[in-house]
Amino acid sequence: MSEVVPIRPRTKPNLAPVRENPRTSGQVQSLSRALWLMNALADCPQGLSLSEVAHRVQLPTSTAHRLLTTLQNERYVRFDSERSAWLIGVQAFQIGSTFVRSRDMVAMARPYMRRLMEESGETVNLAINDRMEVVYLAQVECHKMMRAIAGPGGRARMHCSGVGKALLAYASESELHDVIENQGLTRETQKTLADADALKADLKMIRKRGYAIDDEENAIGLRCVASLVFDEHGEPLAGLSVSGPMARMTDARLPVLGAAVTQIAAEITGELGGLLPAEPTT
Amino acid sequence: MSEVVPIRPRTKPNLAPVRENPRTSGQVQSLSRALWLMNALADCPQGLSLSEVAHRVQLPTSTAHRLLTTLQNERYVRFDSERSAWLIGVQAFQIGSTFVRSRDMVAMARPYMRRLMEESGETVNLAINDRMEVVYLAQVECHKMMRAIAGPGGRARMHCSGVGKALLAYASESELHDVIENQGLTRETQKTLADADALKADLKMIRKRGYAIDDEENAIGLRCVASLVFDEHGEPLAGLSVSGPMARMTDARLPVLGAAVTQIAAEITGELGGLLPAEPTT
DNA sequence: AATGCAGTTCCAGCATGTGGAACTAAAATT
DNA sequence: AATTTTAGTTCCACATGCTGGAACTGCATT
Repeated sequence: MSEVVPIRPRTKPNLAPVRENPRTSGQVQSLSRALWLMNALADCPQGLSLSEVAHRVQLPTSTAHRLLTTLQNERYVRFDSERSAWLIGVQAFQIGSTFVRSRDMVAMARPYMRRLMEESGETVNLAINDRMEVVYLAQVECHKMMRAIAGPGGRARMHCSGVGKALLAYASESELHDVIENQGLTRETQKTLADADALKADLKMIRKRGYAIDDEENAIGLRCVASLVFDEHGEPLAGLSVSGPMARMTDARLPVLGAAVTQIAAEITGELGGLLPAEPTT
Repeated sequence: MSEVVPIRPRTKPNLAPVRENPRTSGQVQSLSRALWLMNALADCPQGLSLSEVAHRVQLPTSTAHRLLTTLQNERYVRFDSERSAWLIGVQAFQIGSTFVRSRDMVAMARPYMRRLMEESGETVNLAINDRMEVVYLAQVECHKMMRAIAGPGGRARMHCSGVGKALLAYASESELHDVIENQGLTRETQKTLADADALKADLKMIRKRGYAIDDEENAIGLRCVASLVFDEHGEPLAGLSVSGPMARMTDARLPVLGAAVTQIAAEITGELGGLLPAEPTT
């Protein structure tokens, strides 16, 4: 994505009078609260009762109720009267799916993803880097019974997913530092690269070979191969991955799949008017 | 999405001392306004400047700005500093994507099916495509004595049922081929389209008119009219049908029923956050 | 320099949202 | 059947938090 730096570079050059107002900087209380409610609901696809949500966001039920009905009016949340549970509504879905560029990218990428799925016979995912976390945008599932995880909207950590490591391999020094130091290299499985040096070595390897391999580092029995789609400045835009069970993702197949993902990712890059980055300097 | 013109549901600028709306039960102004803002942004995937959004929702820029920054805080919207445009943010996408997981098509469709049953007076069915076979998911029966077949869980062949043909009309070439060659066009009645060319011609007709007609092709004395519900990619998700005995399903009624099924199917599509496919090219 | 414009911040004033409490409905317990 | 408990909904006095005009900034145009 273009905004690697979360700070607004040019909009606020005028900080002459120091704004030492750290917290009350124009936040609309009721709105924030409503958003928390939605976040809470999103955590529970099966829905939550009024009191449950209210409790989760630490609001009196009366307030929560008022906010929920307002959200309901605009169909951002819905109420299942049979189970008397509050759920995310259509409108939220509609809004969310226009999540810009991504939408265009997803639309463009989908045919390629489908082709990759057919070639490999495995589930294909497209994901982006959001504040140093992996967010899955789209998925093309394979027909086989045993399939891989997380659908669109899901999140994963950078250091222990194929796409994540691929993205990380092209991240800046400071971003990598953030992941290692602030987020911490949590250990998901025994194979997770929880050691900074091991991770760095793997990233170097990824840059060299052009694709990342996740070998049960995120979940036992799951392997994944990932490569990147780049924007017009040669910056990583998204990661493309093929994932499947150990049984099918054999050692012998990995290079083949690696080449395939890299190939398709490059095609998507091309179609998007992107630019493959210069040869790795390291 | 629908409105190009920025209409606000109802506006009440600050200096309205008149409490002329008794039915304002618990609407949180700032929240509603924020949601309108999001709706406006969702209409423009390429983004809008502050003044543009503000104008669309008829709010002073200062207010719009305050709301937007609050939304930005929770990452429901984001600001592209290069183009200085406001866009839908990741969080909106994430939230929205849980809608897909939580939606229960059958539960959502049922009220619509009931309405369709009442309008038409005939039995209404909802069915999906499972490995190129029709599987009935739900049924709303009419009160009349003589009613149509198969309840939920039942199966039918693609080529000789209303829903099946509707689904087939939007299937891929290879899937159609599978049905014709591998499954074979069994003849259920004299009217069954057991000939590949006849079937293909009928499918073309279905795409053109928007709904399928099963005229005793599955069982003698039974007619059926079917249309489709689509998912967010414009892919067929399920088929909706109205079926009844020849005696009541007269030639004259078919177009009326056809329009009704299509209409209701479209409404279900909407409620599910689906997208009607582009105009048929064929 | 002067003017215009889009975006941002400030702040007084009061409309608006808040949340405790009262109320209702349903379920659990006696 | 009467009672208690729990969950959801409505009410409303109060002061908080929101509003929006105005002032300001930085940038573009004349």
